[in-house]
Amino acid sequence: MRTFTHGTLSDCGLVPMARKKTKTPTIKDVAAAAGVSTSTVGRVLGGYGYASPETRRRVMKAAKQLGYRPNAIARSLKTKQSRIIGFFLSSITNLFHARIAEGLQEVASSYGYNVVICCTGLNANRASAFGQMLLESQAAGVVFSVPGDEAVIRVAQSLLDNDIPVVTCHGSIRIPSQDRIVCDDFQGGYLAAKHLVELGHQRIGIIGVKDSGTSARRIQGAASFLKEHGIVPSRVSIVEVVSYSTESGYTGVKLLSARDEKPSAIIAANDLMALGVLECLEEMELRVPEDVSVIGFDDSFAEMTRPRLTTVALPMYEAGQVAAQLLLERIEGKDVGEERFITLPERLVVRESTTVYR
Amino acid sequence: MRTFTHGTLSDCGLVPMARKKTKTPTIKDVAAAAGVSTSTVGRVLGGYGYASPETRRRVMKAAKQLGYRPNAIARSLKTKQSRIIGFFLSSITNLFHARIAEGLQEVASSYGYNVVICCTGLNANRASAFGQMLLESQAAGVVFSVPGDEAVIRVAQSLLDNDIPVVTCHGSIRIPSQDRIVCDDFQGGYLAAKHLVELGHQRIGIIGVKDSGTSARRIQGAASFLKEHGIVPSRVSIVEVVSYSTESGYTGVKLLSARDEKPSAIIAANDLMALGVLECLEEMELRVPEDVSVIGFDDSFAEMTRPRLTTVALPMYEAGQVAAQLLLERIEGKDVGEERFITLPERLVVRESTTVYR
DNA sequence: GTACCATGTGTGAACGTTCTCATACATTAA
DNA sequence: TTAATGTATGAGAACGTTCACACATGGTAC
Repeated sequence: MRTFTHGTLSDCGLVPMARKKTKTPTIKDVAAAAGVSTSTVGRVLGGYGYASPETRRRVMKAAKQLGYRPNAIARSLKTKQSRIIGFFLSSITNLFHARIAEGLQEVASSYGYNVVICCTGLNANRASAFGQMLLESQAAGVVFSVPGDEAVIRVAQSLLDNDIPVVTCHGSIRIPSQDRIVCDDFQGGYLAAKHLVELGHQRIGIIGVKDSGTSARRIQGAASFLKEHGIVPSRVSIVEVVSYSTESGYTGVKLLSARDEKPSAIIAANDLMALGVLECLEEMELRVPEDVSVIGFDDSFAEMTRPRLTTVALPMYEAGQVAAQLLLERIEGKDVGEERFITLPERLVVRESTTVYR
Repeated sequence: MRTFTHGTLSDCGLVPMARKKTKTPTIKDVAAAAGVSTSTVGRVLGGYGYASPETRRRVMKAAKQLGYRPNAIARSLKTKQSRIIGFFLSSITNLFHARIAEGLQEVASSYGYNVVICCTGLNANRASAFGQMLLESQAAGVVFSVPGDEAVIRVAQSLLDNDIPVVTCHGSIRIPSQDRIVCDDFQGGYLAAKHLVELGHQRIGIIGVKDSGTSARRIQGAASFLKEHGIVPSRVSIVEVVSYSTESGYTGVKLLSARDEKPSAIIAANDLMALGVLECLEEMELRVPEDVSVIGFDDSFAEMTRPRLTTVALPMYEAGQVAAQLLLERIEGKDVGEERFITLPERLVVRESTTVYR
């Protein structure tokens, strides 16, 4: 009687029925269906060791028929390595990091690896929590694209202690003896200066950022070109401001115009600052590019300004790809020798904010 | 003799030594160190079941001393669920998606889950490859923030078939009977119109995008406010363009100025179009905001335009957080009933491109 | 005294894979 | 003939966890 009642309830749909139609098939099910052992299935599907063509065919067929999907977790448990790559960044809404992430992800997933984003923000605790997580989930490798504060270095070290390879990509972080990818700031500065000189500019203003290695290298690159090409040093004004911000760009122009030589062209340390430069020049009733040419760095939103900014574009997408490549070589245990240091070329993008000197 | 020789070689460092200082400790090691069984350790560390204070103390101490870290992979194998959340998006360099990703990640990681980015681009194959991967790695749940093409729907369905909960967040995608999060486009349009009317504008131009649900709802919202507040319908011009682009914004203004009533304020369907509007107005020698007020949508780069754009900001970060919340409730098996449909409020951000009508 | 509960602990079977080792047969070389 | 080699397959142990179950012990209720 009771049994009957239950049956009725269930039939009425009042009692939830088991939803899973059929348990996910495992390698065992495939083996049974193909009439072979699990190790044979493993050999066929894993593509290693011997298997007769006939067996191979039977296994393939059985796997297909059952809709077999290998369980990555079980594999990871055995191989002691998941196919997860961690990506440390401060914020993914930062276009730079997003571009790196995209390049990284593209290459990683073409190799069957997943990218886990670890947005640390400004919180040091968060970095170590992510480190913990990556350690626990047996991450295959990690890419760092963050400022190199102490907490992060500690995280990287603990990953390395657990034989998880680590690569840094852009950002001020420096992890001893690990692969590192950067953009060629010096060359970028060089390109900017070259562009302006080729347009006939001789009085050049450069707005750098204090205590920034990147900014310093860009200035060096620009200065180097100017020196090589006989631009009178006294006509080159270099000022330094405190941050990579629109306000700093604005301030930079003010500082430059206090100098004796008024520049006919200005190199700002990044696009955000270039925006401030445009604003200040407009206030001073100087037209861009007719009166003053302006050039930025980054190519972050240079398409959005009016006039559109000529800028030096950073190969962030490529940087992400290369980071993935280097990391994967380490992960797959290729003998690639010592730490590698890759410098990627920057690229000048000419838009509307620069023109020939008249 | 032979033994001796080997010993010598090894001692000389000619034979590579085992690099890992000490094998990562497992629950067994902790059990041995604490003098209890593995299940007791499990109970203490897992925080379930009985354990005497004394035992608890001993286990904790042993775990700490050994630097024990649970193996997430092994746990996942047993529980049949990893702590991975997949996030489908077309491109992470899109600020919207990046904001969603950040919100999602923040909540997910506070619950101990990892977010894997799945950038599908425009490639349908890629979507199914990601689906495959998530299935294989026993993902806990998935968030979709992509156009809802057929391939993606198929992926979502296969995830659902495997009892992996799915949530959609923004984007045109619609998965039957699954939780969905959207922004309140209608209210956004309403807010934009309200702002302009409160500034005294009576002749209002609206540039919408053909075949866009979002645009249609924004227009409805604006129209609704205008109607409610007695704005003469004939003074409201609505034009439709083909895409959300700068060029379309430009075209939109041309279309509007062909109408009888020249608007004193323009609502563009997004910031990119608003940029085109600014450009066209400048060409027509109309000043913004003195002659014409302009308002955009998205708050994507509204800070970068000159004048800075007044815009309706979309709560993408919050959307990501809510997506995580809903998804986690499903993952953790909370009884939250049927599909849920969350509409998040938009917010007006007043900057420089709107002013009182004179 | 028996029955029952609450508390505390250990045993050992899974989870689904990989991969070493053992086994078997066929072929070839000496 | 024997031995070695190549091909083909299977048995089963491990990976590190969780958790059902069994087994204690001591207390309380009848």
